[in-house]
Amino acid sequence: MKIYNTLTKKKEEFVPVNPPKVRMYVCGPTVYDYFHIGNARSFVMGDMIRRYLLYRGYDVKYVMNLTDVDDKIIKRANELGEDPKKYAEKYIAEFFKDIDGLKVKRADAYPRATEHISDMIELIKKLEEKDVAYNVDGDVFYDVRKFKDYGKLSGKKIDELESGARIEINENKKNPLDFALWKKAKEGEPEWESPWGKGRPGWHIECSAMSMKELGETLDIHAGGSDLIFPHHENEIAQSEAATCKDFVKYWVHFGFLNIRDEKMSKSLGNFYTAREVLKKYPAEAVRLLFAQTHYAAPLNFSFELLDSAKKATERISSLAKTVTEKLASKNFGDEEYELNFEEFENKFRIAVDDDFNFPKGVAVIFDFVKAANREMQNKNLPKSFYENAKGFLERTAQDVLGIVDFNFQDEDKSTGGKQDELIKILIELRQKAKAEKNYALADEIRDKLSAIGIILQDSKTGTTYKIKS
RNA sequence: GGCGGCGUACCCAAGCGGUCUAAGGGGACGGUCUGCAAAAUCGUUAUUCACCGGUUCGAAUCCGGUCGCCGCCUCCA
Repeated sequence: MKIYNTLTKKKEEFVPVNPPKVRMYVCGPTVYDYFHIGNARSFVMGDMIRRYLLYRGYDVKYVMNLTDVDDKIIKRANELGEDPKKYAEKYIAEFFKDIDGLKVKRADAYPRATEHISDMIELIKKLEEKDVAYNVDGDVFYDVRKFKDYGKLSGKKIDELESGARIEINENKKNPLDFALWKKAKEGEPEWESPWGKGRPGWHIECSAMSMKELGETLDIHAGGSDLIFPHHENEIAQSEAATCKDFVKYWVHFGFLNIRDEKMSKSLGNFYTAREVLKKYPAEAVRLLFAQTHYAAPLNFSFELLDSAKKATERISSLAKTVTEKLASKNFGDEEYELNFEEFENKFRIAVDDDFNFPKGVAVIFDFVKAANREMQNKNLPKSFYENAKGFLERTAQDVLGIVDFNFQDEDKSTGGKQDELIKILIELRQKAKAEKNYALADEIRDKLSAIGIILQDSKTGTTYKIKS
């Protein structure tokens, strides 16, 4: 397996520190609002990578932080006259709703910043002891000049950054690039006791403290959006490696942006759709397929047209999944031979995705498979093993790894306790009679009227089936 | 100004020196199946990879230049 490592700017063979264990950390949300579809890309891609590692037999521990204390949260909460802690709490709940909506598997842990203040204080103390941090009247800063590798991830040089001079000048800092580890308490802000007086942690320190606490001093994979490379991840490296004298992360993985009309989608530009509003109109499978069809590191230009085509594509897979499932339930099998080589398809899928999580290529293998399976099933009475193998392949790849199909079909009819299904079957029966009497006008009327309310009838040699358009 | 990325058919997109007269998805058009549809299937839709040079027996893939687009350098997935 190969992974492109931002740190070395090369594709490298993936060798975890302690195989088969993989410790993976993905930067999570700052919970001050609903997340948008661009954020969703990172959460979904992190999820897919994790699922693929599981598929490949790794024992993955997957951790995502929740930033629940931060300038933006405090600002918003204060504007609304709410308690910042409660405000964050609310958006944590909303975060989980949207994550579930995207069919992202829950992480093994979601550490929260406010629950790890003491770990952060310990880490800052260590940095102070090592003389890479300095306290100015209750504000504690990291001294970037003391870390010789500063800039190794982003390829930036301290001198050039300084001359760039886009950084706000803070009188208390020795160097404009120094960043806050601990912020002195201000009126109307949450605060915690510390050796430097009351205050709250800086942003970067939480990821260092919590990831090391959950996963140990050296992580196998650390992922996040490309905009985090500098300064966030650069600073994480500085903090963690200065404290432990060990490599913080073996493989840095960064996701490309989701653009809209060729511009980065971001809250500050205001050009975003929330994941929630997208999920109202499109199933998670369509969103996930859209993401899976572009390499994770490349930019992806978002549009509803693309989602439409992704949705259509997922329907090809789910219709095969449905056919196979129904066939297995019917217990009606033949014994004709088939040529489809299931093992070969699975090998192709694995080889494709092993190469730096090339999901687009993996998706192509799945569609090749769909075509091949449909071709075999045409006018053939196939044995049970065919359907079992087809189901197995789709479950392992399209469902468990990519999440672009879901074999749980029975959800549509819960509210009516199956009565809707019976009703439709009665109509199909009546239409069948009309057809037998060559009363095509009536048969077509039944079909058209059902179609108008989103129930699509499909005739085939073995009878009529229906599907409900979402 | 510094650093990085990108430009492949109507749209999206894989491709990392030969198997590329270039995967896969969507769209369009035509055939099969069907009473008609739908679904499925078959076929067509880039001898060419922004442009110009170069390296090589051989380049979409490497190098140089030109044009265009984007990102990071400030909170941001």
